[in-house]
Amino acid sequence: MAGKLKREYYLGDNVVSIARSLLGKTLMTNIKGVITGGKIIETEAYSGLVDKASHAWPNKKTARTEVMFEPGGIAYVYLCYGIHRLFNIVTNVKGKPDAVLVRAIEPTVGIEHIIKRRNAKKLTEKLSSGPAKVSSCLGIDLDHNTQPLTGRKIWIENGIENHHSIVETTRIGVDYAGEDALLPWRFYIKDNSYISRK
DNA sequence: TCGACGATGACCT
DNA sequence: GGTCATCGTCGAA
Repeated sequence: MAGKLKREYYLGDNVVSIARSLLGKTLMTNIKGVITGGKIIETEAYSGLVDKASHAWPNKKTARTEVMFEPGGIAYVYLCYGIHRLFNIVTNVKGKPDAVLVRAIEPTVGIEHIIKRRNAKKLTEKLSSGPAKVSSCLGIDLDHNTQPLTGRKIWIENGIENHHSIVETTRIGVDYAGEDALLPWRFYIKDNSYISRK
């Protein structure tokens, strides 16, 4: 049932399998008392040690990537194209900069607030089918960067164990990574309509 | 300091 | 299909 994922879950050393196992779980936020959440539909894994697509490659610590070197179980949120906030889950132990990008959710909790945040009239697939849209739906902002996922502002709950087929494919928007762009490190729930792209 | 650029999305044709 | 908004980050100077 709906238990909050514990710190140990995020400390695992295989970011690819964590990205896969996050599908179907529920990402939740509490923004000044407004609780919203959605089922995780699509994720991508990024591994700072071996993966050119990662901001932390090759094991590169800067002011921005520092958060990924912390022990898993905290949020990495960064500004993309000067406009969009992209939410990642830091994984692995201290000093191993891995993270999982959440690319799409299916809204399940506080849907009326999600619709309002997106300036929409009703719930459609388009509202949360992309990484920047996920942050917008759930009210995730840059001040969530470094926030623990074991706290009260943002967290992840075990989904009800429903069976779903998983599609594994290449990541989006990482052409700059050369052959690492070909790694099958993007995962999504098959036949779910909230997928960001086919 | 300064300049190039990005793990995107909204809107247009 | 194409354009472009908009600003923090990072490496060069």
